[in-house]
Amino acid sequence: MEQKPVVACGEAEDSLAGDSVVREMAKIRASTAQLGVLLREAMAGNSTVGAVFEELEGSISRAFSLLDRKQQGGDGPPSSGHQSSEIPTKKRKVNPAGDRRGGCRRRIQSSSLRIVKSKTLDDGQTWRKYGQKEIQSAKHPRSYFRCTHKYDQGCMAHRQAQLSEDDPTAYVITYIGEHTCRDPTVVPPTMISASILQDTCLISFGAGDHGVRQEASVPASFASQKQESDEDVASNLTSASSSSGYFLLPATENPVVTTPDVTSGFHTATGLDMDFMADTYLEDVFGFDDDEFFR
DNA sequence: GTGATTTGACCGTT
DNA sequence: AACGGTCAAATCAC
Repeated sequence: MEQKPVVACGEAEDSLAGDSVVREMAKIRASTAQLGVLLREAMAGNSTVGAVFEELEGSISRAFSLLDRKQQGGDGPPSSGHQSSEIPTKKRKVNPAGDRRGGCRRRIQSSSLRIVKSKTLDDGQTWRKYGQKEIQSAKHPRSYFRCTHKYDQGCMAHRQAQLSEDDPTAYVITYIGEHTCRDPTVVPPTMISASILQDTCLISFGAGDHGVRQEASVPASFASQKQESDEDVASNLTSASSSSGYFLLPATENPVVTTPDVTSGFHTATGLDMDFMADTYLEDVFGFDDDEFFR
């Protein structure tokens, strides 16, 4: 991607106060996550510790979401502007005046972002493909997906899938936004989080600039969870990574997850070739340099 | 018949 | 003007 993504659908103007709150919360989130990792290591086998921290991290994530919405100056979902008027019918005629197709890309950066490298596009969640595009700087076209429940449940989760440049047998999948849809087959995230701590897969939190390297347990069943759960777990992983990191997930479907944590502003060092994206998004979303931020 | 996918066009941003 | 993201008519699959 050569172009820098833009920030928000309309206004990037954010109050200084709000910015400060975001930064402080990022610190809180980072410290909490680090503490969580350490505690989990120290108290391996104690699922209560993990469950409590999942709750804590979940609350922090929700607080970020609320703050994010507030900073966008809206009460509703980030993209409610040009999507809410849409009628969930298939055939729509070209709207001569109000149509803003393709116009607003900012919603994407205003929500959470995860990059996953996977051998398959099947992640257990139901996606609907709505476009495919040849990307200038990429060998392979990029496919665009939205959650099937976008209209019936207002789920704003999106993803982009593209064959990896260095490994054409694998997809680089970018998950954008959180699933807000409810799928009855999905195990409640808290149930997962409590149980996953018992399991054995390795997450490696890259050192980044902080010289911190940590490991934590992640469930072997992680990749088989429905996407909604995946989102949740991953966001927790995101929290846990705090400083930066990449995740070595079970070698089933999602071998590598990279998480440019746009909400906390942590740069993600990664095994993928997507570092630049993390930097880009950080700059665009928060307008500050993460190196300076963590000095 | 219904829902998903394909694909060219459109639109906002850079 | 180039680019990436989205729309929506046409088409496909079940």
